[in-house]
This record gives sequence, C-alpha cells and structure tokens, in this order.
Amino acid sequence: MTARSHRPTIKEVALRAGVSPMTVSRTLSGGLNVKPDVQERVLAAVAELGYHRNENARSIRPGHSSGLIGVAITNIANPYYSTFALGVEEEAALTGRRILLGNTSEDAARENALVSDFLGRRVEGLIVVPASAEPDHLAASQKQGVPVVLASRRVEGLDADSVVLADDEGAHRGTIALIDGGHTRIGYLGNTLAIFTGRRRHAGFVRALEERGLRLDASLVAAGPQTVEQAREATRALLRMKNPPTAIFCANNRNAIGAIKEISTQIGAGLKPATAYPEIMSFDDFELAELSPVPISVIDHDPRELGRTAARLLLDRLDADGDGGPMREIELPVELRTHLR
Amino acid sequence: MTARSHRPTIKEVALRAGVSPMTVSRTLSGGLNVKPDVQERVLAAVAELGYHRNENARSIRPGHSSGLIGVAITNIANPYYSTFALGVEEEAALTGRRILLGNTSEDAARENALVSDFLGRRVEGLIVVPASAEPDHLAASQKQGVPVVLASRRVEGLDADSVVLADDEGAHRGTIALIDGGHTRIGYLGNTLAIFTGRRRHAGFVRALEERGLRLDASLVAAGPQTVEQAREATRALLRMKNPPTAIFCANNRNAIGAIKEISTQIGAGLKPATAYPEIMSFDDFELAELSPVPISVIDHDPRELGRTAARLLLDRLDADGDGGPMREIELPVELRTHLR
DNA sequence: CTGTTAGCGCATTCAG
DNA sequence: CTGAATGCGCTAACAG
Repeated sequence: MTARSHRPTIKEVALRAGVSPMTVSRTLSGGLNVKPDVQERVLAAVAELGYHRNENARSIRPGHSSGLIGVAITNIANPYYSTFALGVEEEAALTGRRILLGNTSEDAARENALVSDFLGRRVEGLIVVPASAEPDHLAASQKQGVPVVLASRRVEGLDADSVVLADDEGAHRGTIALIDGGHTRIGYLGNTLAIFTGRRRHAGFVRALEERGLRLDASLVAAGPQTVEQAREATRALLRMKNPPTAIFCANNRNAIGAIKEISTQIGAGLKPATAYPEIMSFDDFELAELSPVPISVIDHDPRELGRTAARLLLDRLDADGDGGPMREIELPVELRTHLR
Repeated sequence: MTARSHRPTIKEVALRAGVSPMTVSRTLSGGLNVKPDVQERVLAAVAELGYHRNENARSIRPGHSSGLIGVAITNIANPYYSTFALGVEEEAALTGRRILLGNTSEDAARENALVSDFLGRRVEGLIVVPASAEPDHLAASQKQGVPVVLASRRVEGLDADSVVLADDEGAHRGTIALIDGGHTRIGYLGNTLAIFTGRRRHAGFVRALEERGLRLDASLVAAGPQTVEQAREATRALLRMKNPPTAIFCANNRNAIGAIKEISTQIGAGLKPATAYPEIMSFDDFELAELSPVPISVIDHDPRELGRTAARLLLDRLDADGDGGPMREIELPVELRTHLR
C-alpha cells in the first residue's frame, strides 16, 4: 500500500459535489444561503473524501487567527507542571483552541527559541512558566500583539498578566507552624534565589524566622537543589551536621521528595531511630506524601487551577476587543495541611 | 498602551531593507545568491521589526509541511504519560518540529474530535495513546497520508506503527515471582479488559497462574479500577475477604498507589500488624514506591523512551521518501525489580 | 441562493 | 545576484 499523501482541497470537494468552492466554504461555515439539498451534496462529498478544512490556509486570511496557544513549560515531566498543562489544555479546548507545548528544561536559550518558533506559527497568545529572567523576547511578543501570561513565576521588568501562588505567605505560614511546633533549628531546601518562586519562598521562610526571633543559620540553608538527587545530597549534608536541624522546610516537591528518600534510606540503615530525624514541611503536596517516615506537613495548592486561570487570563485578553485593560496579577491561595503523617 | 496587533510581513521587511520580498525570502532561507551586505541590511530590518516568517503561510505552499505533530494522550496529568510526552517533545524538537498536545480523558468521542482538528491543522503525523478501540478515524488519517503511531496500546484492525510495552511478559514474570515467593492467593487490580494494556497484563497474570498450576479465583480479580480512589475501594474489598490474598498484582501505577494507600491507612489504624497485609507487585514504577509499608516489587520501564521511540517511528516515516516500508511493531522491554522494599 | 474575483504571506520558476 | 509573476487553500466582497 502506497501512502498516497493526498489531502483533498475545497476545490475537489466542490468538483465532486458539482458546485463552486464558495458553496462548499459557505456550507462548512454554517450553511447560510445554501439550499438544504445542495448542503447535503456538499457534506456527502466532504465525508467521502475525508475533507478537512485547512486551518493554516484559513488563518493567513485577514481577521482570522490560528486558534493556537503556545505553552512553554520548564519541565513537563514534573507532575506539578503536567497538571498545570492539563488545566491550560482543558480551558483552551473550551474555546476550540489547541496548545502547542514546548519544554524549556529551565533553559533560557531554549525558551527564546521556543517563543520565536511559536510566534512564527502565529500563536494567538503565550502561556509561559519563565525559565529566563530576561524579559525581552516576551516583551517582543507583546509588542506584536501576542499577549503573554506568566504562570507560577513573574519576570521582573515585564508588564504581563500573571498568575502565581502565594509563595511568601505559604512559606511563612509553614515555617511559623514549624517554629510554633517547637523547632528552632530548621533546615531549608529549595531552588536558587535566581528563580522567582525560590526567592519568594525563601523570603517567607526568613520572614517567619525573624518574626519569631530566630536567627538565620546559613549553614542550614541550601538554595540550589533542583532534582531529587541533588536534594538527597543536600539532605545528607544537613543530617551529617554535628547539630542537625529538627525540621526541614522544602520549597518544592523535588526537594521534599529528595529529603524523604534520604531520611527513609538512613532510617532503613538503622543507625538512629526514626524519631531522631527532622520533620518535613513541603511547599507542594505530592502523591504518597503521607507515607513519609517522619511527620510531614504540606503547603498545598492546585496546579490544575493555576493552568485554568492562566488560560482564562489569556482568553479574556484575546476576546477583548480593545487593549483588554490593565494587566492582571493574580495570586492563588495555598492551604497549609499539617501532619498528613 | 494599545495592543497594536501588527505582525510584520515579508513585504514590510523588504520595504525597510530597500529590496524585494524575494531577497528577504532568500536571505531567510540561507542567503544563497544574496550579496553579504544586502543580507545584513535584510537581517537588520528583520531584527528591527521583530519579523517572524509566517509558518502557516509557508506550509500551504506545495512541498512544504507544517512541522506539527499531533499528540493525543489519555491523561496528561498522569506522570507516566507526561513523561511520555516529554520524550515525544524532545525527539520532535530535534527535527525542529513542535507538538500539538491534546488530552482525551480516555474518551473516544474526544479522541475523534481531536484527530479531526489535528488533521485540519495539517499535522504531519499523529502519535496516539488510543482511548478508542475504533480504528476508523485513525485509518482515515493514514489514508490522507498522515501517518499514525500508536503508543502504549494498539488498536485492533489498524495497520499502524506502534510501540508498546512487553505487557504480557512483564505481568507473567511479575506473577511468577510472586508465586515462586510462596504466594498462592494473589489478587489482581487493573484496567478493564477492554483496554489493550489491561487485556495483555491480565493475560500474562493468568498465564503465570496456569503455568504454576494455580486456579484463577475470580473473586480476587478486579479488572476495572482506573483511579487511585477506585483502586482503594477494590483493595478494601480484597482485604475484607474471609480469606484475603497474600499478594496483589497491580497492573498499573494508579492501582498500585491506591492499594498502597489503603493498606497504609489500615496499618495506621492498628488492627493488624503490617506483616498481615499482602505484598505488592506493580506494573509501573513510581516515585516513592520504596516507602510502601509492605514489600513491593515493580515491573519497571521507561515512559520517556516510549515517547522517544514513538516519535522516531513517526519521523522515520515522515522522512522516508516512498511509503516508508512495512509497519513496525515495537515492544519495549520491561525490567522486574524485586523488593524495592 | 450561487459563482467570480481578488488577495492573505510566502517561495518556486523564470527573466533579467 | 535580483526581481516579477504566479499559485498554494481559503473566503470576504461583489456580482448575478
């Protein structure tokens, strides 16, 4: 069987139905001013040929848009972001739009290339979890009339719609809960401060310490681990200290999972009882958190809703006739859930 | 600030650079037969205007294609499938192609609509984790010269490239390991047999029982649970039996996680010691599996590689001049990893 | 109710 | 080395 690469065009449908291309076009756009029986003939031809209207050809015509939304995410494989993507996809699908998904791997250059590519494909808008602190490529998109919505992280110097979490408040509340639970030596594992959420969550952590009159011990702070493995190493270092922390604040799920894995391994080795290990506070809930071998609390939130909200911000702007009004900065609430275990 | 929705065209670049559109086009396509200084002028104009070649306009011209791959997945939020999507994205990006991602929610109608939409957008090919047992819409795609690659599941009656796991063999080996570990009453939690993987994994399970001379006890088999919550309920039912299983074979991560959660909860309630609960065999590894409160083994595999392989199958066919040869059916190996815990 | 003309942005073909 | 003409698939705008 040879793969006949033939996608029928409107002309072929017209020929087969014995009408002009315009009649086909009209029929496919709702059938206004086309006799019912002619419509039937057209639709029959469409079905027989398996015709699909070429949206790309359609979109180059004035007034028409591509129905595409460019989504750039730092790491699709992270359940947090994939759930976010699901939220975006669902909301976009409600308006018949599709998403063009790209993974940036937390790499600014890749984000640049991706945005550029998306613009070439004439996306109507961009939803970005920025890997780059550099606003130029996104500003360029806006200048072309392609709105940008930032999700999870903001970019300094870019006036764009955004939806982020209550990072500072969440980290603050979580840390206060630890302190009020009796902890005075609290470790910190999180992203580098170069990243928006890393900075804000760290700030909330520090603010809580100050508020309770605890001094910040730099040797307890690891602002850097990105992967579970790196988090394990950082945890190992904390546990090796002569005076280890009695609790660890983990600024995201990668770090919390790394900490738990390391603690679990060490408990399994049997050197010290489980109670000798630090308790965990995790910014991000995650599956099986309740199996932690040490007490764990989470600062929970809803990535799917984050995605939906980002999409709605964008769609609102796309549907707005004029400039769509001032930028909107949304902060989604988080929920402290103590001692899942 | 008004959102000037102006995307510059090749004409405007030409005007600004003082050349014809063709010279711009040539410059952007590699610059063959364009004087270096002219190229510079063109590129300067491109940069100043923030011009991006309109790929949609480009793709309607004969010979050119969209550079788009349609990916339809049953559930993006499932870490297994999001990692799969990452693999597809990476491999597609290597050839400059992008993915159009759609979620089917295990819904055949949605899959139909999605495929139809993808064809309208002139995707070069389709990568599908089929939610539907019905081959017609996918066959239609092939007939138009848009190749289809099935991933994880095959569709009966559809002659398409596919990459799936060694479901039967994996389930068989896992079950044999349980039996040889002394278990004679083994529970089963998995997808409905209407789903390809559900059917195959169940078959491997049954085959192992037969091989070892154990009879299949229907009351121990739950072929249906799709979500963690449903899996918990099914587990609860198994544990309530007068003669409960001493091991449970879980045909996917949703079911394994549900089982573990339920067992963990019951152990926490303190009615029976942990050793009184069934051990787990999970088809699919998952994060924190090693924290299971009961011994657990997994049939591991690599969803990212599954994605990469699916993409490569598709790209091979796209790059092939002729019909690309016979369909290829790949079965990726799985690895039994016993007693992570 | 239906068909013709024209043009969206781009690049192949053919003249210079 | 550069430009003009032409047509990709589609649909407003304008006849009829």
